[in-house]
Amino acid sequence: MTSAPETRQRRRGQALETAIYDAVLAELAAVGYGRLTMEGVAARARTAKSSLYRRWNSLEDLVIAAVHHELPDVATVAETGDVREELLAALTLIADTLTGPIGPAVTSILGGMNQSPNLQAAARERIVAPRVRALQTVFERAAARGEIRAGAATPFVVQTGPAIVIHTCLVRGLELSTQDIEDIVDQVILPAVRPAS
Amino acid sequence: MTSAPETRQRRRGQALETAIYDAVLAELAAVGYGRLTMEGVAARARTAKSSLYRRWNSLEDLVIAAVHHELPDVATVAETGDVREELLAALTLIADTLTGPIGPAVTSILGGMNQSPNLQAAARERIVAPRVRALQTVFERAAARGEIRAGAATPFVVQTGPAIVIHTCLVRGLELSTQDIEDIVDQVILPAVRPAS
Amino acid sequence: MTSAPETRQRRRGQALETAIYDAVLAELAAVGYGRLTMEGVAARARTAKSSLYRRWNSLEDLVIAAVHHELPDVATVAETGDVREELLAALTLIADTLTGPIGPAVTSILGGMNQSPNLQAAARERIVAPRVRALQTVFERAAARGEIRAGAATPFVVQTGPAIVIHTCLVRGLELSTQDIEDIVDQVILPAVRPAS
Amino acid sequence: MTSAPETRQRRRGQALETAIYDAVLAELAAVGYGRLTMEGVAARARTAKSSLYRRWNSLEDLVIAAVHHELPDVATVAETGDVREELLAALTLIADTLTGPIGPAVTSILGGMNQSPNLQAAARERIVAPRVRALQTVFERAAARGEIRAGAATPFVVQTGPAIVIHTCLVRGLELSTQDIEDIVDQVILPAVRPAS
DNA sequence: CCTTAATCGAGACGGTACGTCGTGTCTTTAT
DNA sequence: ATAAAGACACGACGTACCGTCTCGATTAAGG
Repeated sequence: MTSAPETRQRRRGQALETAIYDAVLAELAAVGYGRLTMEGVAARARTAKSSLYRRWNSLEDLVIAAVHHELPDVATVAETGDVREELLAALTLIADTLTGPIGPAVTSILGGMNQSPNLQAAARERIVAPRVRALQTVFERAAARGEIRAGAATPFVVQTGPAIVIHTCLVRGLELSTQDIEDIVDQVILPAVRPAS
Repeated sequence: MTSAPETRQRRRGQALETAIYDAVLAELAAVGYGRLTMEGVAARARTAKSSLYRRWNSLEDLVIAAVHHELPDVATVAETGDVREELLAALTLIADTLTGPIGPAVTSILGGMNQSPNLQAAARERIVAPRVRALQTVFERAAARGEIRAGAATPFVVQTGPAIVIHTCLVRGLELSTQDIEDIVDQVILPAVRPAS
Repeated sequence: MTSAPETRQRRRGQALETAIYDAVLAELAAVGYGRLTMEGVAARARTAKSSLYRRWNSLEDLVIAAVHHELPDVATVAETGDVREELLAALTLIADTLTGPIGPAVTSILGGMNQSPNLQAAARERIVAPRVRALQTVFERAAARGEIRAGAATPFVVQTGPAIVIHTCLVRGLELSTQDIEDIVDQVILPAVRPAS
Repeated sequence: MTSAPETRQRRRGQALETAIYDAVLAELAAVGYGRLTMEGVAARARTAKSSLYRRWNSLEDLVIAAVHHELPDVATVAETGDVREELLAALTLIADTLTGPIGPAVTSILGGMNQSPNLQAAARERIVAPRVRALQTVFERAAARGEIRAGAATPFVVQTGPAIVIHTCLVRGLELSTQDIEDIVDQVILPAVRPAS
């Protein structure tokens, strides 16, 4: 007699971890960050809560890890010699992170940042910083090429792009089109760094 | 000596509501938004949970109402004839909202906005919009006076100030000094609207 | 255009009381004693809770009053000269009280008797006692006629009929047919009082 | 002196269950069935409500289980060869259940039986039936010995004893003395089954 | 190859908070 | 004066998750 193959292979280590990350993103898509629970993730991953707590101290840690696992490892912008082109590329990189498949997860994390210093630090370092660094690089290369005023790329100027993109998505709740990104670059960023004529 | 006032007057309507708002802010200061609970608010306000749920559908609604109750009713900027001065005033208005006594509550709300459309709509309308309108007015008056280029105050330009302020507080976790606000105005906003010389 | 006559005549005194009694019985039939609430009665009677509490101290009091209001005022058994006939009549009187339209209310009260001395006393005096007295009278008249042994109608013998009827309905959860009542009389009660042959 | 045992051993399974049963009876004795609550039981047992609901669906179920746990496992009457003696023993068994230490709990259950079919079925099967069976056995053995008329022990005759005992305790609110039980046997039950002389 | 140690899955446990319902009291408005 | 309406403070309900824990069952690795 052939009984049903009830005994699914028991996963461990890396395989289990990946399955959990998938479960986190699926659960995020299904119920949203607001209703995300350890219990739900464990159930969807068909694992035990203890296997989650053994690896991560909190739901936040788990979500950060899952998002980081899914994000493109490196976020760089190729040098084209045209500052406007490169700025568009860098901002698109940031916008895509917020509107792509794991966008909801990312915005959830950004929104939750003020609630816990740990989350804030982790998210800043592992999600925000790499992308801002790409932008920073764009400015530095443009300054080196003499395309923008030396010293124009102050911290606030560098943060302006990310700030507007995030603000538009998070606070205003709008989608960002290609045209929007061009507007941001043309109306706000470039005027701030354009060399005196 | 008078006997102990065992029979505290039962509060109703406006008086009760104010007491609840106070309790919300006290609780926020005590445990933070992350650990804020209806139960805790009710206990601190010495009222019943049902009296909370009768008025507000959720903790979020309650917090919004409490914050709105505490915020200055109108947020306007006096016309001085100098666009830079007025911009500084408008941005300071926004920054003060985030760093003042109920700053943590406000940032909590902003952070939670992406989690619920209701919260987003309410917060946008009751907290963000009035302050952005003040800024909008500054631009319009400056345009009328010819201080800035006509048509320069596009939506993205108007949102730039708020975006940077919020981004700095929320995502970067920094305080904003007076100097910082001046930098934002001088380095980012004014260049975007300054009339061609 | 005249608006709908929203303002139903406001009831007072006797009229209101009767309406409340009706509501109690309707509610009992609808949700059972276990889920009977002051709130529900008030809503069904379209009156205010205070109008209930002004008249009765508790739900139990209200139910007792409602049941008593609905029960036949006097419960007597006509003398026929035949003790068996009269016993059948007296037991049928009791059984009908438990199985008639307000049967559920009565059994609820009997079941709840042990929970409050007040309820017990009230129910005993206003519901049980009159019916047992009718039975008692039957025995006394039969003894006077010599149909049963003098002194045979001890307290336990008198209570036997009511006890079995109530026990059958309440504990065993069975309906009582005419045949059942005959069996009780023939198999248990009459043997206990029959004169020695 | 050993340090305070802050970390009370976490109880599980059987040990926890027994502690809960104790808490139920203690709570019953303290506040009565009418004011018995899951919350109170959990607090007294120093456990969580979820541990109660995991095992029992309702307060009623819990009380039944607690009572059943406390009751003598088997309720049998030894054969003595004398039907009167055995009847007294069987009825005493029933009376003791109602007047013993957990008497209030038992009467509460009997009183609540009509309120829920589940409770009724459970109580009938787990509390009433075993004791009535003991009585049934007494009749059967007496019939086999020829002490009583064959066929005299009809269902109603068997139920007469329990009915009177329960009725006396529950409805009339009286205690039952040894003499009372003798009276019930001598005045009601024996006359119904005594062989024609 | 077989033991041994790790770790997985399952779920019980003591908690906290949830959002709802009913209580009995009290106040207000309108007959 | 009292009916109707409903707010209020309170307590309990039954549920959902939390983070901890115990307990076999499974699996990889070492002797």
